[in-house]
Amino acid sequence: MKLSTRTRYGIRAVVELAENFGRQPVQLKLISKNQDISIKYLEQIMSLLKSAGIVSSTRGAKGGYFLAKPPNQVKLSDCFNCLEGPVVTVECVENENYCPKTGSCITREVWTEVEKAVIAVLESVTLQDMVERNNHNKPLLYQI
Amino acid sequence: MKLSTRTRYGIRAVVELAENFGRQPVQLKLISKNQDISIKYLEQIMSLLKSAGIVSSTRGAKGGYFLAKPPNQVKLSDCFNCLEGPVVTVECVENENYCPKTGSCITREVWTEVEKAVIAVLESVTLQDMVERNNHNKPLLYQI
DNA sequence: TAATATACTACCATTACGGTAGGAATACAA
DNA sequence: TTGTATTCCTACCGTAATGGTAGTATATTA
Repeated sequence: MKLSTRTRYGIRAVVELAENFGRQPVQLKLISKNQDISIKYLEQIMSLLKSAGIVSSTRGAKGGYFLAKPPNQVKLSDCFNCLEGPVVTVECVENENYCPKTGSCITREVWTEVEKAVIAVLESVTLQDMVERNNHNKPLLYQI
Repeated sequence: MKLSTRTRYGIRAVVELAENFGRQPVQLKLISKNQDISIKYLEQIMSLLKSAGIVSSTRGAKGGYFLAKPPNQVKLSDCFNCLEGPVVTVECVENENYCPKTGSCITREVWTEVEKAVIAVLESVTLQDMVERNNHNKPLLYQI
């Protein structure tokens, strides 16, 4: 159950964009330096986030990346889904027809609860929460 | 964030052992048939569970596997840790020295919360809960 | 001793991960 | 209009993990 580096790197990058929201686009060169991630790998990651409509970019000189929406409108779950894929512990949770026993399967119910728990955390945090937490050491606004 | 088949198969097998707790050992041939899992793969999985002290076995004719402890003393988290490994979203959650920024890292805090949420669910369910739920359609005893 | 099971070891095909590399397209500045 | 900075797109690649299969050794019981 480890997160991929893609997800971790991507979220660190997006948080950096959130910190710079409203200003000039941030160049990958800078994020790469600050977060110690290869530019080429970052390119791929940002490309995913762009396709998902989470970030936008401008090319050319003085170009770069920026959040497509205000940080308080971007949930962590959005980024997670884009980078890690859906929070799916087992196939049958989403796809009821995956297994004939679905209706009466206890293990399926447990995995469903696990999924819900994860999603609840990810949905409760926005990029703005993360930035504020970073700056002011404020507690996060969710409870398990 | 998908569960491995190893974990899913293993837990299904262990639940079947829980259903037969106190009786004769259950042979892999039977579990294999009931759960539709290859015997050879089951062997490997059961070997892991045995090393972890969750199941025991006797060889030879009339041999088989059985739970090493009563079903109400085996938490789902025990099985999960054995099969899937520790619930670790990111390295730095367990290992504080993994990254110099650990102390002030917000993303780390979020992953920590996700981990806690998953562990809370897994720790709240025992094999006996699962068996009872199976038999009597009783609701599980935890809340998120 | 014969039959039945687990135990152990080796092997293998496929996929995902974590990148690297090269060049094309675009936008801005001079 | 020309150069330069930057994203964008595509291809490739080594390594490790996943999800098995197969064969044989060893222990137990009848």
